[in-house]
Amino acid sequence: MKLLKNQLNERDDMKSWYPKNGRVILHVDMNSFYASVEIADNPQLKGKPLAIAGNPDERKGIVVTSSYEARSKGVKTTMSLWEAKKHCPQLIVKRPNFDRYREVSNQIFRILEDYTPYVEPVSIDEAFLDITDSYDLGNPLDIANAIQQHLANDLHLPCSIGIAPNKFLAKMASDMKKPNGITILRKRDVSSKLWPLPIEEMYGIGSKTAEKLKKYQIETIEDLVETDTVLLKGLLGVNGERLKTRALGEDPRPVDPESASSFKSIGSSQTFPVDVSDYEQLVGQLRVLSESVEKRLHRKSAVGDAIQLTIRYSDRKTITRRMRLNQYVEKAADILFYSEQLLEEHWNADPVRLLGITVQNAVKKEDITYQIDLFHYLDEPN
DNA sequence: TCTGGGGTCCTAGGACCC
DNA sequence: TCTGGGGTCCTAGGACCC
Repeated sequence: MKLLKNQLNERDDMKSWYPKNGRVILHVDMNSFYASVEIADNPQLKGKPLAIAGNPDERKGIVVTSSYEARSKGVKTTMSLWEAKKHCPQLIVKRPNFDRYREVSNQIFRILEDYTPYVEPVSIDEAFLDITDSYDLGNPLDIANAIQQHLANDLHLPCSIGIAPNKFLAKMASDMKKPNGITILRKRDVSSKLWPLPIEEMYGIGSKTAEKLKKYQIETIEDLVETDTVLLKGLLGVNGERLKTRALGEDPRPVDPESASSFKSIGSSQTFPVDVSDYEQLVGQLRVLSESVEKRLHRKSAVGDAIQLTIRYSDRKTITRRMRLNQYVEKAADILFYSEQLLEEHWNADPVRLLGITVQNAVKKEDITYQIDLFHYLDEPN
């Protein structure tokens, strides 16, 4: 009852900011997405502690995501599997099924597009929506509720939604109530709802930046707001300035539905079960990786004209070496050829823990033919 | 019993040109 | 003799996010 009353109050309040010149942005964030998909597909898992781990080997595997039942026992993302099982011995572990997650993800985005054409997928389980012009569907809270119901009814998946005048605030808002929350974060609520949060909870601040800031007694987002911009710029570069602007509640970035189709690199990497020092074995792995990259390039009908090789040694020291090509590549044989050159040239013969290949400067094939056409066009005599 | 795999963006330094 | 400063492009590494 109290919840309902709060919602009604927020709803009345909405009128005061909804129609003004500003935008209305939603951030939709699926709750423990991979685990939720597994549970939706296999309801017997419901209510049980479930973890998704890329490698079922307890020593090497880490938790990619886990159900809320597992989290309540202390299981956390990136925790190694053996540690997770120490916290939660009944933990059920499943390997991820990315093809399935991608399929469900596409269904989610299609549902979201019922509410506005301005849907920007951020990751497999997250999207920004600009619903400024969707007022005929109701007020923003109605729309958020409808989306949440829609995803729950059709796909049996929970999500949290943030409602705010820009992307940054919407993102912070969706994080405030999990699972199944809807949070409104208005500009005028920033000082009471956002500023008290510890600095490391701010989007864009990771452990390294938090550490740097704490040396200057900057512990909360409010502390950040009160810090001199010049000092922040000296400490963090342009990012310092941008973080402060966002902490003040400003973020001009538009919701860009096209951003999903633009990409810059496609890569594949894998950690060995045991460190490898044998050159032939490393090349064998490059072959596997090349084929994986070819497949994914093909899926996006893309090509690229630079190859990057990543080598992680057994002490976790990681080097990257790239090679710019004077032609576009897409075939596994070509990718293998160039990455083997890089390996031969740069591997220091120490045991290797991980190899990775990334094709960079990726472009869609159709965009290239355009360039060639243009080239011929310029060649054409008048 | 340590710490995956997929990305993006930014920065520092070197090479090169004028 | 021994030298400026700006601009661009490229590479490698680091930080961050999910």
